[in-house]
Amino acid sequence: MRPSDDRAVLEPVANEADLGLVDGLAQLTFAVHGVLARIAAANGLSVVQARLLGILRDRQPTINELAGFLQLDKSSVTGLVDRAEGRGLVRRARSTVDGRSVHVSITDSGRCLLDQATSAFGSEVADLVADLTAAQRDHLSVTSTIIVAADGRRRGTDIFAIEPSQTEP
Amino acid sequence: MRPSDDRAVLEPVANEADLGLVDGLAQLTFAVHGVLARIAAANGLSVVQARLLGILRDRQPTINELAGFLQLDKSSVTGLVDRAEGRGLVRRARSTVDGRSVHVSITDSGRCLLDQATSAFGSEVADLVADLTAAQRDHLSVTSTIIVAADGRRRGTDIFAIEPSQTEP
DNA sequence: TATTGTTATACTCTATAACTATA
DNA sequence: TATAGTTATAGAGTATAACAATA
Repeated sequence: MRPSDDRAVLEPVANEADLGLVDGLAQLTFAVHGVLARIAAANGLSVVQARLLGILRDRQPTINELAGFLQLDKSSVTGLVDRAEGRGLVRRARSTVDGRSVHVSITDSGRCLLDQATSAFGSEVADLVADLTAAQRDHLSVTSTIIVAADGRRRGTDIFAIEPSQTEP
Repeated sequence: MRPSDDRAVLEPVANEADLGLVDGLAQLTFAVHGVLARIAAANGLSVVQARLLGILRDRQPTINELAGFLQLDKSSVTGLVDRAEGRGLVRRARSTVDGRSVHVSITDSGRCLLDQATSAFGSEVADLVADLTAAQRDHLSVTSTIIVAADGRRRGTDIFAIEPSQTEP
């Protein structure tokens, strides 16, 4: 086994004792992302499409707001929404207060797909954390929340500061 | 605030108390993935290219083995390695024991880029977990390791069962 | 003038299927 | 025959730059 300071970010290592925070978070991210990708694919979606539907679950944001949520260029969001709309998963509606803006909302068909994917993801996560104790799971839930909140605050796209009703005037 | 059982996977919510394990892990994954994407982009890489370099840090796996690590089709890995090789970040070498196989290794240039990205990621993670207590960070490190190990075991691509020397005969 | 969204373009990433070369 | 890797093809995802419509 290599000493712990010989560990490398972004790569699997041969030390089961502890990956360390940096490698652990990177590997954890790849693992969960892989789960998301498999479930999305099983429902004919990409991870980003699934994430789009999740955001639209109880919001009707504009293209610009979606770009903020997803951290993508607005032109990328246009294409994303184009493809989802072409499959009947979302729809566009011109804003009544600003003729330049478009509000995107989820269709019944899209919501059905989202519910299926959501349910499957819940099951997979349960498997993923099966080796953790209940206390460890609670800890993970709390720390994840803290990190996500801090990250949103730092990026200026604080998800906790945005009520669904704010994006649907 | 909505009750906790009204939370939705894959989407931001307006409840700072606790996202729950499922949403928390999903959001955490998006946050860390976003950090990885930004750092990779700052170094002219995609997340997958950065991950490829990370895997090659102390291994010379075959295309097939890379496909297993990255959970991609081998044809996708061919293209991935093509582009990285075209940029001088990795190189191919025919296996001496099996004329069909190719071993991929990182170049000095690729390692330099990897080191920069690795360092930047470490800093960003430090910022990301700045709001956690030292104990919470330790907990997160341990639980991440457990989850990653279990996931690898379950997928049959247990990273802890693979010593670097095994992929370089 | 500034902002919102789209279009045009180009590249990366990915999978499927068919292929070549080796075992 | 089976396996390792590549190629051809097609589509999704992404960003930059230029554009139209609206504010």
